[in-house]
Amino acid sequence: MEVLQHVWALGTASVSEVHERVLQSREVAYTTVMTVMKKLASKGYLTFEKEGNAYIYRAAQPQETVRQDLLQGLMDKVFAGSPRALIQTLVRDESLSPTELDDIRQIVESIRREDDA
Amino acid sequence: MEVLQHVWALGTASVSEVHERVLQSREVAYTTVMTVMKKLASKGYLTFEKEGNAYIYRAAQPQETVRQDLLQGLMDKVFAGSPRALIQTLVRDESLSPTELDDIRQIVESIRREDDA
DNA sequence: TGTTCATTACGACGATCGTAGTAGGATGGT
DNA sequence: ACCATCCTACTACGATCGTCGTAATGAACA
Repeated sequence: MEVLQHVWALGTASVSEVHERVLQSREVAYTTVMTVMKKLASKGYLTFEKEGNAYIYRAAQPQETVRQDLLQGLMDKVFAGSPRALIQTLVRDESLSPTELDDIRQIVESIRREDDA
Repeated sequence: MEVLQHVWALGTASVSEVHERVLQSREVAYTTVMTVMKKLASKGYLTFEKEGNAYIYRAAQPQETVRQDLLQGLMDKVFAGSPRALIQTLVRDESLSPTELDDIRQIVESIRREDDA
């Protein structure tokens, strides 16, 4: 996921570009990033093509799709498939700031409006 | 998680009770369940004590705590720690039924009311 | 007493994860 | 022509996961 996030942010990415970005937050070897990217590609999360002697990677799936899949997976396994249960846990979490709570309200409000329309 | 869910539901559980429940949805060997429960115990998710020749297991952590931890983990890794982004993906998911959307609205509404109070 | 049934103890195996090293090819400057 | 640098290819290693088998122990019943 860490690597995927960077690729999404970059649009098109070489190993070194991703490596550089990862280094901002933690120490990791260049070859580690390379291995991860290769594995992601073999699983269909990234595609790549040769440019010069290096490879250029691109996300194979839109961020939103992957996010939905992973969220769905967690919801199924941990919240018995119930979005309601998930939300309840989310909003009950004390680490949420008032601002974040407000954000959530606004998003839900906006659906209501869309539905009304 | 599958095993944990059953233990939470049962309150107190033997391996065979959990095994029985798992069998409702899929085929799995008795020893597999046993191994999983032992591993869960060694990680602090379950506790156990001997009763007769068998063991009785109990959840070591409340369901809500574990759910919060896992949700937090997904939020951090997949949604850049943003509850807002998570909710947006959740509500944008077309597989949500109108009923589920309504549920979500109601939960959020209820926080609003608590806040007002 | 002996057999059967439930349960545990222990080990195992292939897959995947996160991490990385080493070797070797290509590139570019001097 | 040569060396440093960048990049890939390949391999590896310990940990964990999900799965299970076999052997041993214990209880209970005929």
